[in-house]
Amino acid sequence: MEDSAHPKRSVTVADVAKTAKVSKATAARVLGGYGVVSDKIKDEVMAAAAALEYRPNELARSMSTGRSGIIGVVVGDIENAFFSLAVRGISDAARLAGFNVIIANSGEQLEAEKSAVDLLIGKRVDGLIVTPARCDRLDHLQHVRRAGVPLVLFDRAIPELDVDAVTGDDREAALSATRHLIGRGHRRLAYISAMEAEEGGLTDIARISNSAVRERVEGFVSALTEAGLPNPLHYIRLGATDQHQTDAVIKRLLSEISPPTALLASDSLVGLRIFKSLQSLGLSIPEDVSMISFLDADWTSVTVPPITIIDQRVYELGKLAGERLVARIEGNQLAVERLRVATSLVLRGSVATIGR
Amino acid sequence: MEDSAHPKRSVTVADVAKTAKVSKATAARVLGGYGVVSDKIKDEVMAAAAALEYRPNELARSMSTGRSGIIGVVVGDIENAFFSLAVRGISDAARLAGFNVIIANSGEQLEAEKSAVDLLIGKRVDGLIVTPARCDRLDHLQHVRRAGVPLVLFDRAIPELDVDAVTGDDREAALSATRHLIGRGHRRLAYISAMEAEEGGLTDIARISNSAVRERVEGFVSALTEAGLPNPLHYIRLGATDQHQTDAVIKRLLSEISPPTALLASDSLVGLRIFKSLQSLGLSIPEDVSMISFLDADWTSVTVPPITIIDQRVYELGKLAGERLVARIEGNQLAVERLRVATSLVLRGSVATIGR
DNA sequence: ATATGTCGTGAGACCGGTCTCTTTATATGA
DNA sequence: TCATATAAAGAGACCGGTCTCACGACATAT
Repeated sequence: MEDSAHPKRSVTVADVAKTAKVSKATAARVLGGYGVVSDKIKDEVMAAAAALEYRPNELARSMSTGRSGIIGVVVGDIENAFFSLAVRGISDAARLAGFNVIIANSGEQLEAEKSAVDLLIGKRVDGLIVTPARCDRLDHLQHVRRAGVPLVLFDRAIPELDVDAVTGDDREAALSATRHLIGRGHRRLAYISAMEAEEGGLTDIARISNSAVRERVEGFVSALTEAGLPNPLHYIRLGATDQHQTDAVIKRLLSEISPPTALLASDSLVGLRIFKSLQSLGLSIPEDVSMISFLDADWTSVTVPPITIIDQRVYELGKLAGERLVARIEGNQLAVERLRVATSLVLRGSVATIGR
Repeated sequence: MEDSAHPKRSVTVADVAKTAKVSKATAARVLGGYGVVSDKIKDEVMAAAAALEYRPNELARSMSTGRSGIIGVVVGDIENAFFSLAVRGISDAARLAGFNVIIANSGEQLEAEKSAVDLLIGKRVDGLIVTPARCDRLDHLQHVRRAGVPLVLFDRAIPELDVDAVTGDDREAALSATRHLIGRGHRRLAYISAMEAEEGGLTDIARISNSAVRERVEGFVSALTEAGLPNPLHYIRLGATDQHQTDAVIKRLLSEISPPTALLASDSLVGLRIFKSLQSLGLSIPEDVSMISFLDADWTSVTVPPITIIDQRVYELGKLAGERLVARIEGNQLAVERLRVATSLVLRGSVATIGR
């Protein structure tokens, strides 16, 4: 009957102390596991705590210690396999070090990211891992630093910000994937991303505000340039934000006078959309078009043909970010670094060799 | 230079009050947005706060208000698409109501679940959404109720626990999927789950500790029974926990004297493993074996053939759970309910019609 | 002119822990 | 035997907010 879940004042150290007939300080020592207490008293306090079903109020604990035991993570979208895998890696690293993880979604929107960061700072997280939506806006992140909260950037770097970053080796990854395509005889290659498009096509690579995408594009362009192929920017397309947009992008691309023979997808979501687009256009891979996607997503290994992908080792990426942040929180004096996790090209069946 | 991120006492209301030359109480009123303050003073305080870059300490706020603005979620594994989609739904509902979400992984282990729950209670979350690993162990969940923290079960129900649950209509889903298979002429059907196997095969359905799986199995068995098929439990296999185990399960299953002609996968991870198993055995779907999987996972729509699936509307499921919990937190007097979200069978190409 | 009410502000208790400092009891050494 | 060191327990400040209550000033009612 007395089960009704109303206000319900919770059991505090003071309550335990009273039942155990000791001072609040002593009970706190036992329950908090610090200081010195005789075994006899310790037992009595523990018994009282068990009887009352005492649970420490971590909030109060954090208040006085100044440490919350929480790591804040701001990601683009947990629904995206890239992030959910990364979060798993981060959580594992965090848990191992005794931290918990609180996750916030930015939806890749700067404003949402800002408020998420503010909120987490307000919750007094011990450290923050952020996937910055844009690498050219850093005031809110600078504020994190000024607040004295350790910060690690994830997946994207901001050189102007003097802070650790854990990313894949995106430039190298795109470079080697593109070289692979060129090596197979492809001469007209397209790069497709879900980034929001600026009107009038891509004119300046340096203006891409997401460093991961920028570096991938740089790698892509480098490979084309070193192979002496003309107009490297011509087939770079942004705006593949959903299936409909992607269908449009692909259709436009393939109806050019000399259409690309191979597509490089900036992430697995874009890759999946491209795959579906091609499928719905009745085109077969790799006979009609070759493709390579970033991320070893579930779907890439069960299609016909299975998709050649760039394995980003996302779990390791997340774990590394988590470990790095923990080290910072624990005050290890480390030089600010950009940690790059090597990627690898996994050859499967989605790239054709073009005859000579 | 003064950027070094050391202890760094943060700016408090008292600091702002001093700069604005008002009392702490007044500054708090302005910054906390409560009580009455004249516009003049309000402006002065805001100016001081801006100058000092004041950020409220949510911890302290939670301490005195008793509300943390956080919803705790304990899931089996965020890496699993089912959960990451659900978490997205929960977060969206939570954010809409001004709550944040803190996620903990249980890895479907009871002990990990217990400590996650304890920890979140300790952090004084305003409410809890839990995917119970086992439906026959409820002491820790009962403790949640006794602590006065609103609780909503997700994906699985525990009738003995007087608490809301949001689940799919698993029985009905399995029933209709199985009926579909039977209608297509299948007579020997297997059900495959990743649940840990008890030795000696499945003897008693009621002993399945995960209610979602149990209800699915019940639906499966009901369909077989109503069709007058013998030995409904014969082809139910547990233990498809990883690719290797699944390969073994499938191989054993298909080397029976009269092997099943159709497989029902308990979730999309199992489904994917089954698909890969069949692929590696050189069997084709649906000619050699038919299959249906739970969850509209990415991979199911791009295989050849695409997989017939049971759409669980996971996002809605999560959203509903989030909304329900918020309603409870806000004190709405609601009858304890089990909310079932209807599923639907999405026919694609993985089920063959068996000749008569 | 006095009583009553409202508004804006200040003082300080409180939330539930941690932690420093002080006091008391017991052991050790000269 | 008395001084001193040491262990164990208690008292109370503190963290940074919220919030109740008291107080003074001014407006309105009587």
